[in-house]
Amino acid sequence: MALPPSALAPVADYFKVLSELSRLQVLCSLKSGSKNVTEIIEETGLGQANVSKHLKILAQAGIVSRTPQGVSVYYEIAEPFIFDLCELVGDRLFTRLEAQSQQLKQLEGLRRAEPVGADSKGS
Amino acid sequence: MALPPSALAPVADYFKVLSELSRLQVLCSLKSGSKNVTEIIEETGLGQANVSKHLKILAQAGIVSRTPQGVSVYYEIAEPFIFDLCELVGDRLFTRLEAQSQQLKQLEGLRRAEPVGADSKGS
DNA sequence: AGATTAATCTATTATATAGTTATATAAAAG
DNA sequence: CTTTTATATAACTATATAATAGATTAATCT
Repeated sequence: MALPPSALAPVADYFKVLSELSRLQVLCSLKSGSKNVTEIIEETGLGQANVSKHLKILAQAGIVSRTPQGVSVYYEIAEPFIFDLCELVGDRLFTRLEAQSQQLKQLEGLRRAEPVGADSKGS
Repeated sequence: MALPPSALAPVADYFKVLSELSRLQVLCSLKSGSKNVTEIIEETGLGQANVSKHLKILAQAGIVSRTPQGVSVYYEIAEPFIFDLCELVGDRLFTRLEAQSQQLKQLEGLRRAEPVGADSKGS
């Protein structure tokens, strides 16, 4: 057996925090700097209670930090490294999309050249 | 406004694939090389139908590749980069755990110095 | 003190999906 | 063709959680 589930569970939980579109939106809105809840609501267009809940989850995961300031509460990215994570995934998705469109083009080219397919050479 | 949700959604979906403990177990069991479904079932202890379903999800995400071979079907990691992702998260979690235990030690030290905590908040 | 505004908490509902059982498909063997 | 073995799929249950609305708490000002 590779790794015990107990070692994997925290990793799965961390990915789960990042697996919600709304939370990624909140994180992106914080990328430019510290913001209070109202500002986050305006920028994301999400409901107020909803944003609050997501912020709680993000704070519990240690991804954002919470700073009450007078009547409002400011949140800030505590772990910029999550943007590296997102970028890695984004790059990978983009690469895959590109590869797929390449394949499509090749298929079109083949169809035009040889109406009835013979053996093809890749790359 | 930061990134449009449409650009973020695929990233969230990708994280979602990695946010299940069972799927991480399957991926870990494939880390040492190509395996068929029976071997994966044995190594993870998960149910057959369950494993099959998770493998389908992983294959659709392009994370594993599928190779039928006679009666059985072999699966293989198609994107080793996911292990980099997991490692990044793992390191980060470990670092945080360490920091927390440091804080605990400091708190203990403080308690020893000041047996009865001074009441900082009135009300 | 009361009024105003901001943020959080507490149900509530709706949806997604993990896990399970039973069945279906597919490939080799008899 | 029938049986055996290996995967896949379908139907179902149970659980988790996202989104929402309403009540609640907290901080500032007059």
